[in-house]
Amino acid sequence: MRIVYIGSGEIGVPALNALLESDVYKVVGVITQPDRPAGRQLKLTPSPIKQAALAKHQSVYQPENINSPAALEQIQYLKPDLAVVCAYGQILRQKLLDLPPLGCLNIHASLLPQYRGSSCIQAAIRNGDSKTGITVMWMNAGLDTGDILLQQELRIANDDTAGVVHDKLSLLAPGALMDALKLIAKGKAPRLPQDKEQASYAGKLKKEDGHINWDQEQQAIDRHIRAMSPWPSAYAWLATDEGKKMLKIYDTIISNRARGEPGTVLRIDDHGVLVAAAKGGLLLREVQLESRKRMHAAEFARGCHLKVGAKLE
RNA sequence: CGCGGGGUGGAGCAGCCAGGUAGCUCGUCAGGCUCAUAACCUGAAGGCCGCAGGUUCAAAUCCUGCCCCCGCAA
Repeated sequence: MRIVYIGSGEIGVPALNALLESDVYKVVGVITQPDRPAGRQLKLTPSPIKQAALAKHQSVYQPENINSPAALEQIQYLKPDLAVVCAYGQILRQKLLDLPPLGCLNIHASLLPQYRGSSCIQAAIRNGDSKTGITVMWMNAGLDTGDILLQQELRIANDDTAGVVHDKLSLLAPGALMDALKLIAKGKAPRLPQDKEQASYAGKLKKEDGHINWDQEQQAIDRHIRAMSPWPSAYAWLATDEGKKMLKIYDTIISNRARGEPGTVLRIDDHGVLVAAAKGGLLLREVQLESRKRMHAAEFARGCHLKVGAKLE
């Protein structure tokens, strides 16, 4: 079976590697987003998928617009039987979807129809779900609306961050994909329509989405912090002599006994910095002030002479 | 040339603008207090102030170059 892999995000790397190492399936092409300026000097940076492909001497195509006639022609030339899409970053139009005879599969990091869209992992954690998973679906022109081929579940632990779940799902994906491909080869692949009533959407996250609203219960803030880690990362504003600075918060422990004005520092000791929430509070463990290193909250408090009563907002 | 912050005893920071005995909060070690302690008191050790040049009688501090770290932005 000739397969063209279309993706950019790191989450698809293990799945791509599995395809590249397979004897049964032949990867005839890898399509990924063009190198983008990133990093401190805005250097052009290849996507994780491009790096993985090149490491295995697989050639890569990076069309600016995958639906352009030129790109379509390029893909047609590869004569794929099937396309596998995962975290690519562009919408595939019908013309392209119709190109491979067997169709286009999408690997999505949620149990559809819950959390269509790009921040599906974060949404599951923010909502306190006890499980999420990988969905392999038949693509259609909508955004993650295609018929479901198969799903594999993953338990979410109480202290899992989005980063941790991302990595686990990424490792779950190759197995799910291989199972799906086997079913297709046997002609036994199901097409289960998604229940529209149950559908929800988790849009692209922005930096501001990381801002912490202290006016929530401690559990909600904790989930928010874990959902935003490692990106865009949860943060609060802290007043300093040089103005307001961004304080990123990476790790906390829930405190049920804490009581005080939401956002107020209640206690500082070796364990960390205790901050009040609308109900209960959170013991900050690992934080990072802008321009500073990530460090233990107690060390941070020492260095900037943080006082009890200080406000985070 | 995308914008900006930073590298000071083991940790986190101040000092730099207006050059001239190395400071703060902790940690470590020793002693004291105590039934006892992670608490309190006293004392001690520990730093070529990122690296290399330059200016100067004198550089953590001013100038130049380099290395490393971080935030924004993507």
